[in-house]
Amino acid sequence: MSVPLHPSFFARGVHTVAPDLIGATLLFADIGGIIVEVEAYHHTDPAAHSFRGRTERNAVMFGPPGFAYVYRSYGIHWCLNFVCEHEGSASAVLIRALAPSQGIATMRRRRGLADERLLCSGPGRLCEALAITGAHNGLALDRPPFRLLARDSEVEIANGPRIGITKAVELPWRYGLKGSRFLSKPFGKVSSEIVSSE
DNA sequence: TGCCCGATTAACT
DNA sequence: GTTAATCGGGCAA
Repeated sequence: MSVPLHPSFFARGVHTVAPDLIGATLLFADIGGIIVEVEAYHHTDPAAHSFRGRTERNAVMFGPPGFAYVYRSYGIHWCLNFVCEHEGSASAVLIRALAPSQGIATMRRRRGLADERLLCSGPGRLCEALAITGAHNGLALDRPPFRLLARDSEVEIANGPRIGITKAVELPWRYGLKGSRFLSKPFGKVSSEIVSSE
């Protein structure tokens, strides 16, 4: 148990990495939980920040895999991504929800919330709970304060359309732990399903 | 320089 | 279901 994700985990296609992250554990300074929802973004995808080329904000996406890309959303929230594939591919996986497991009391305090279900159920919410900000943009995922542990059991994965985008809305590139109550939104009946093992 | 709008959330009606 | 909050990025001029 508790096998760290090797950096090469991220040196693969974003649509392989995204479902493989479901069930893995994400900790930031020893606080976090099990990843239950992610979305894949590739630079050939009009909804991706990297679609129109490299800028100051998205520069980390154009770098090597295994690093954190953190950006500000709606001028208010922070969102965490894991950079995938190889140099220049500019693809990343957005981390959208966790099932809290470590440091729940601290996360409740940061979020000002009692309901465990809402602590990390959304990209902005989980960054607030884990205290991840733009200051952490570009940090390596295999070194503290990040800690990523591989899942140790078989999981059922659902997928469907991504949330909150206006371009390429039909692409089913949101992946999640089937039936989890910590999803930011449930998966519709139309979504497909994959069984993935360790 | 100005303007539009977003990979969101919480508080409303 | 609807909408305000809030501000930097990206593009047009």
